Amino acid sequence: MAGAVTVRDVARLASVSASTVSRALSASDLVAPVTRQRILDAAQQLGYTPNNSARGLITGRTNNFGLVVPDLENPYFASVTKGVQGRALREGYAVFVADSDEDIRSEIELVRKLASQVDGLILCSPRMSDEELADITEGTTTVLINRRLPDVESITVDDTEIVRQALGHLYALGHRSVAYAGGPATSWSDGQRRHGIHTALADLPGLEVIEIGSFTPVFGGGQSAADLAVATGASAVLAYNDLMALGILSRLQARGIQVPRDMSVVGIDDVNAATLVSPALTTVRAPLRKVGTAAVNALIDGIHPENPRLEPEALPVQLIVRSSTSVPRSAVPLTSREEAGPNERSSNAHH
Amino acid sequence: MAGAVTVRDVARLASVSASTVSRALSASDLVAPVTRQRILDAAQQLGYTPNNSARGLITGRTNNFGLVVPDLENPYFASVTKGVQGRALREGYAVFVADSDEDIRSEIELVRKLASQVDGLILCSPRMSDEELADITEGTTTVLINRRLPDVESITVDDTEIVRQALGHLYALGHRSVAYAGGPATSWSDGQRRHGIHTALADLPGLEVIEIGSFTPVFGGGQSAADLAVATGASAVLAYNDLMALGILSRLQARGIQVPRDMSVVGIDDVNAATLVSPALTTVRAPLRKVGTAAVNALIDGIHPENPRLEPEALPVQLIVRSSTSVPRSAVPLTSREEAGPNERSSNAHH
DNA sequence: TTGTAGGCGTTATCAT
DNA sequence: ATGATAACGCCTACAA
Repeated sequence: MAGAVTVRDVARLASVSASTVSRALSASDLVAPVTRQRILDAAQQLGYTPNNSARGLITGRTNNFGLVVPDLENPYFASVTKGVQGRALREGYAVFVADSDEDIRSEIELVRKLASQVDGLILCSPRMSDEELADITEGTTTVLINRRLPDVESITVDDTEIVRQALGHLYALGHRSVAYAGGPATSWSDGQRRHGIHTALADLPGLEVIEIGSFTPVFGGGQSAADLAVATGASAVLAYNDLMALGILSRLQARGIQVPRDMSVVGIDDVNAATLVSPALTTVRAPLRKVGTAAVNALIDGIHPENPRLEPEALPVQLIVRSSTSVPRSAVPLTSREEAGPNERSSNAHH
Repeated sequence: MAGAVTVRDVARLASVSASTVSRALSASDLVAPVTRQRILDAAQQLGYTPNNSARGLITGRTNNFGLVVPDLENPYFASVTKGVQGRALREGYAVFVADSDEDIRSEIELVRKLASQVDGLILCSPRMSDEELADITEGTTTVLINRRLPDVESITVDDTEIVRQALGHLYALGHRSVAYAGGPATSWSDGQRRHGIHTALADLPGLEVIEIGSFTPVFGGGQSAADLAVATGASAVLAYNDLMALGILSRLQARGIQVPRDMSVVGIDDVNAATLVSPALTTVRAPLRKVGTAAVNALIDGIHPENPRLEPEALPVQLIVRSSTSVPRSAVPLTSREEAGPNERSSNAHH
């Protein structure tokens, strides 16, 4: 224990009472400047560190936050964690990080374990049911990421917009049949995106989106999805996230199906790895770290409700076009004006 | 606060005293089985959760560990964190995770902040100096990862063996001039690897290794290193880690230098992304998660020193050959016997 | 086997 | 502006 030294030791050295020491270290303006300085010097000299347990016992606050994520090795969650981490620290909070391994039971267990020793909890992409979630957040200041629930603060990205931009891009290129490789059935975001697909379809006449199932949101899940996507005859695939998209790219390559010539692929998130592959992955960028910092902000607002609670607002996203998407071979017929142009590719299409 | 319910509430409901409740929940064999069950039922019914602050105040233990890493977005540290996380949880410890952003000052600050509220600290690849490290670990149970310091527990991978295997592989392929793109100057592992290079050279006659500098251990650092590596005229590059190796691959590709035909590339760690690129990255695999679990084990042994402290031992590594390495174009001359063989490639060498 | 009493280090209340 | 005192919830002697 570094802190065998207590307020009483500091008090003795500074020739004041323990209460004055306590005040000097927190409500600094309630103590005379000279006294205060004397106390600070004494504390410094003795290497005094407040005992968090004792402080927490009486104040009821811990100055700690908890964060639960499905998988730290998923770069999406790593970035969110980094965002949470940085912001919380700057505000004087330390952060417990817990990894549920995409497992609902351990997710619940982790929340229970952490809830009792934090001032606030951030649940990132929780997989548990609404009932379990409502039950478990009862009595704990909580912020959800990628999930909405009545009466609970939440930070989300604009899933509808994600889908709209991704499908709009493919549509503009001429794709009319797109496979959607979904994420975990228990993912709220996935539900939002499937919903967004139907919204988007209204603006994209002639477009067909084929949902090919729910997959583990990692590389291996994408590999599984690839063959199904091919089987649908679609000219493009939209994946639930970049990791799956990378898995799809890999599997297509293994099968000798060229991207983007034979099949276009679009991911979601824009994790770092998206630019490592070739062709580089077209994706819809989500503000990963910002999601984390926003969650901490919301948590702090929830603990010190100075301002009226804001309506939850989805963070903006942005399409990043790279080389994994192109005009499909089975492109929609060009208009006669375009066919008349000098473009060689167009002429080649006649052969 | 979920825990407005205290031992006294449970005691009242179970018609016993507070101390008996306390005993029933910890030293379970000091209380009559029937009483114990009654207490457990009461606790369950009231939803009792022990107050960690109160418990910590009297026991002096927190049941929390702290982990400090340089960068959570680096998949290497993400994996280590996952390992620490999982093992600690299984042992009943929650884990504070802190990200220093590769910055020494914030690293020191984080350690100070966490030290007072944990039973043990794991410092992963700390960048601070030996003096700072010795100073800061004073009085706190600490385990180092990828760093050795007298009198402090540590978990390391076998850096000498990493280098030996990597260089041995390239040597066997026929490379005689290899560039080494180093990591941060403050990285202990990097020092070990540079040292390992000289050890390895003794067994590899005719091999030349050119150290081209220290780089940020991420993708961008690799991109910078690539041009220098090319300028040396070496036929292969060994990078400090996979992220840098991926950056090198990317930059070489951008310059039209083909891998592995014109240049072989070897990474270290075997992070997931190593298989995403093409050509896939040859690398030396380190047992990432295991490093984390081993650190937790060491920490627990340090707290409950039942067994004599073991000598620190480096964890084993393994070369993973993929397609980013091959025989160099400037291969060493074949022996006459080999030249006489029917191998077409050999004959081509005559042109 | 169980109850009683005291104190862990800090902050809040009340008094001065 | 400062000091005395009590209390936070729990654990651990010690007593019964």
